[in-house]
Amino acid sequence: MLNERKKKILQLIIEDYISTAEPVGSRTIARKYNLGISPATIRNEMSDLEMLGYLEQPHTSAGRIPSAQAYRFYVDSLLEPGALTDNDMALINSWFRERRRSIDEIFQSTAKILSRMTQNVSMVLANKSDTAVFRYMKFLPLDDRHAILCIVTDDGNVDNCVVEIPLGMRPEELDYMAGRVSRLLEGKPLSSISETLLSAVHTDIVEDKLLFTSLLNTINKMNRKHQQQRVFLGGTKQLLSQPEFRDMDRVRDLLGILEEEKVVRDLLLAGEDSGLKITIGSENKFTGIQDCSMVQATYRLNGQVVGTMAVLGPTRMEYSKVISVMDYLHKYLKTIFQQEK
Amino acid sequence: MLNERKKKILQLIIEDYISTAEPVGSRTIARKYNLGISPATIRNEMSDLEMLGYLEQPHTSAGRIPSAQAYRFYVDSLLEPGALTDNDMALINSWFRERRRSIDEIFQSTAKILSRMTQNVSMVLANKSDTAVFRYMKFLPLDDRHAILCIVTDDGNVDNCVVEIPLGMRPEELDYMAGRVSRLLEGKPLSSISETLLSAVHTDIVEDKLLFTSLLNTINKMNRKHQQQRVFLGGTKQLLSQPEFRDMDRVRDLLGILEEEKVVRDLLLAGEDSGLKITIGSENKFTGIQDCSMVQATYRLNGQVVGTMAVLGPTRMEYSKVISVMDYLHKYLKTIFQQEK
DNA sequence: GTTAGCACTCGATTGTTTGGAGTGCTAACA
DNA sequence: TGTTAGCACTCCAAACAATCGAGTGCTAAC
Repeated sequence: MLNERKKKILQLIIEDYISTAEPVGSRTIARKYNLGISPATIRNEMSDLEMLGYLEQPHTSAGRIPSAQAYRFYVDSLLEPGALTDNDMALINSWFRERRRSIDEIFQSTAKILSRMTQNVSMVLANKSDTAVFRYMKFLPLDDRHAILCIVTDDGNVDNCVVEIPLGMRPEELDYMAGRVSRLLEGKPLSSISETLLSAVHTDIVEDKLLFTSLLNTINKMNRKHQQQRVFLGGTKQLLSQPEFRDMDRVRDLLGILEEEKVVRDLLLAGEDSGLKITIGSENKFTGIQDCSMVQATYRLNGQVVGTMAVLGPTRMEYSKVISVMDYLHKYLKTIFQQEK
Repeated sequence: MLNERKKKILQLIIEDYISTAEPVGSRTIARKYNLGISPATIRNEMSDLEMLGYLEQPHTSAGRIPSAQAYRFYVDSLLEPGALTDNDMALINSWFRERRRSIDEIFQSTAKILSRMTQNVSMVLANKSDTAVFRYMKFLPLDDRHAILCIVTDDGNVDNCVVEIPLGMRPEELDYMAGRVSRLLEGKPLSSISETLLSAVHTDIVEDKLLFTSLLNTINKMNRKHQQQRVFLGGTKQLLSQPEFRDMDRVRDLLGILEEEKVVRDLLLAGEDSGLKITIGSENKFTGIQDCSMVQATYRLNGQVVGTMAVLGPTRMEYSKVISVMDYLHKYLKTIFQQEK
């Protein structure tokens, strides 16, 4: 175990490196922070810390930089949960107020704020729950040959689809049919309304092939919409301001990965179970981001996973700031979602 | 006016520079392309072309690069409309087939293909027409205190909103109210249903304040949706492969601009009138992209602007390729949209 | 255990040299 | 008169060398 002084020195080195991105030397530590010990002593301690795997030297005569192990230790043991400054909070509040119409926009804003505050790429996965239950369906007349098929779910959502009315069918017949189908499907979760169940509807009630296909389509559409998981990215250009991404090729690789929505989704889903998850360097199993760190927070509402947000950046990341921003956003989202429900 | 030989030399220089991104010298031209004249002669011609403003020298002992004026002349007079290779066409076809569900996905694919084929940033603006006309509204019951307000437009679109039913109001009353409002608003374009017109509805028919606000909201929502112009970006990371964007700061600036959807929209709208528009360097009035070129094509269906697509890149751009790709995509979209209608 | 002192290392910076690609000019040629 | 070979000249880029300084490790003294 590290003694207190070693811990202190390690912490200072990490924090100095996080803010300057330059290898830290013993003199720097001695000069900047008043520890009451000489550079030589610090050098000895640093040498020990290097032996123990916490520090690395880019080359013989450079300062030292924290290893992945050091960051791990830092976030586990040294990190002090710092509060956001009032300024930051005000900034977040104003950004959120900027536009807040639909759910999607809220998520998009979240991603934007997260990236702006942390100077890193942010990812937000919006997990729509799939608990919608079929309530009833109805036809809204359009013209002689067309009507709008509306399907209403429990949670007050409606989806619709224009259908062609079979020749010779009267509005009352349509209404009657809608009523019968509704009675049959009412209370069933959308996700459970499979083709097999519908086939009963088909043979019994909706004889017209085209009409039936429309019904099926609309249900499927709603289903998809309900369990859709949308990914929102923020501040990919922030990458360019990080010195570790001076190298264009690296940036391009990473942007390529981020451009694949599926990959990002998988990445986020992988860490969805725990509340706050910090992955440092090669702890992450996804190829291409193994020299990055990721801080991910999953938020729930009544036990259900509503979404997850993450910040992806160099291992040299302001973990403390990232965590407090996420924490604040988390609370913010919570109130918003509770209002919505 | 330039004589044939000057034109030929200018063309070769431009095309060589486009493909190599290196200043072109007289020797290169003489060696690569068999013009039957010596480097010295070419030098003389180049000197003339520089006098005339078509060429520039980065420094005394370098080759020459085309000026904006040269590119302008090139696209106006020298450009030969080259057809796409079979390979390219096959590639486009396969990418389009990849996924093609919704309109949005088609636009997104278009942006993606455009950027991949041209190695530049692409922008696609999907212009939804705003000709929807109010048809009728209806309430779908939900529970004792809530109903879904549906508004149906001519083109078969429905939008909805959950409303709270005023205490003590019976379903028949709701239906009656819906009928009266419908009769009042029927046939009016959504865009023309302003607050003033609605206020008549308010005082005359819908007495409940909350109900009225919901009605207003839904109409506004539909309105927005109808005249929504969505912007799709493609291949922003392509920027990084262009040598003129070696400089991180420049990339960041440009990405910053592209991230602002509003700016991109304005940019695209500005060039929407003409069929094919090529803007070179400072011809573009938008700050921040004045050292870039943009090729923009607007596509119409029955006279109506459906959308516009553009490629943004360095002035050293493969104009010929860009144009032929756009042309092909244009035809592709045309068939797709004609099917849809 | 701590620290001052010192030799040593090595990247970054700066200066210098060299090579080559390219030009412009001139004189000769068809 | 237009074309071309020849040549001196320019200037960037790459290669190389010298220097600087931040940092280390080690030793000896406190």
